[in-house]
Amino acid sequence: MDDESTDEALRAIAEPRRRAILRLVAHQELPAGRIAEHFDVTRPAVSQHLQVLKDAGLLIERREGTKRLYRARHEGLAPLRQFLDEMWAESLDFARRIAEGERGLSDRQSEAG
Amino acid sequence: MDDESTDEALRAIAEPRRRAILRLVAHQELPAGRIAEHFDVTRPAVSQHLQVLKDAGLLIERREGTKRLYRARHEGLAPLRQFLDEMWAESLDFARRIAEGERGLSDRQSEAG
DNA sequence: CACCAACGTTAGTAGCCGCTTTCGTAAGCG
DNA sequence: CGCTTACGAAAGCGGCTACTAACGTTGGTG
Repeated sequence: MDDESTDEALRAIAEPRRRAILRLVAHQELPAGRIAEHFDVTRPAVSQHLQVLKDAGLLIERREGTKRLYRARHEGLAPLRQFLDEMWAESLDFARRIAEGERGLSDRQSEAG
Repeated sequence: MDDESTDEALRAIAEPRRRAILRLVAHQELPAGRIAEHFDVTRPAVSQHLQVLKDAGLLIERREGTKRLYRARHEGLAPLRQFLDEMWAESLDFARRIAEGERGLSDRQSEAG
């Protein structure tokens, strides 16, 4: 449940600016320059954010001439919802295993490290 | 939808170690030292993580003698789920406003900054 | 070809963050 | 009172990260 893709997506949306970008292109395709106009940082900064979001699978890039259109990829957010859901379900089972065989932890202390 | 508490909780669970801690105390009350045993970092490091999680409203601390018991506060995760849900719903309305009156953006460019 | 527009990319920098070490504090025990 | 246990707090350090400035690249236009 805590695979690398979830971690990448989580770190991506942990940044306020990236969340704002994500909302901008949530249901509307926009070019990079247009996105950058909404913020008071330089365009390269926005480009880097777009790259991070793209690597996290939260964005889709489409090239049209010299322009590059960006659009949110909603499936990319699904793992995060799944993570939150499993936070309830699986952890219950994990807690039960601790309660039943807690002495087992002394044998392998660094299982979560 | 993007208030400070959501941002705080989001940054808290963006850290892998904090997620592991959160799962450990998801349904089981544990003392700080017991939590630290599961990781290969020092106890103060874990204490700092516990502080961050507590400030984010994701943890509850209960003192019992010299020990401090920690337990997950599930309501703290609710804003995150709400954030993800609104990522779909509200952004649709926002996109519609852009599509209908996009020229309005030139009047107030930095509305999202 | 030259020229410009729209981007991404690459140093380089300031600030944040997770960690360790050291010290301080509160509770229980004799 | 001293001693130990179980912690948090403060200071300092190394690595990451978001940013700017300069450069490179691709595509369109004449």
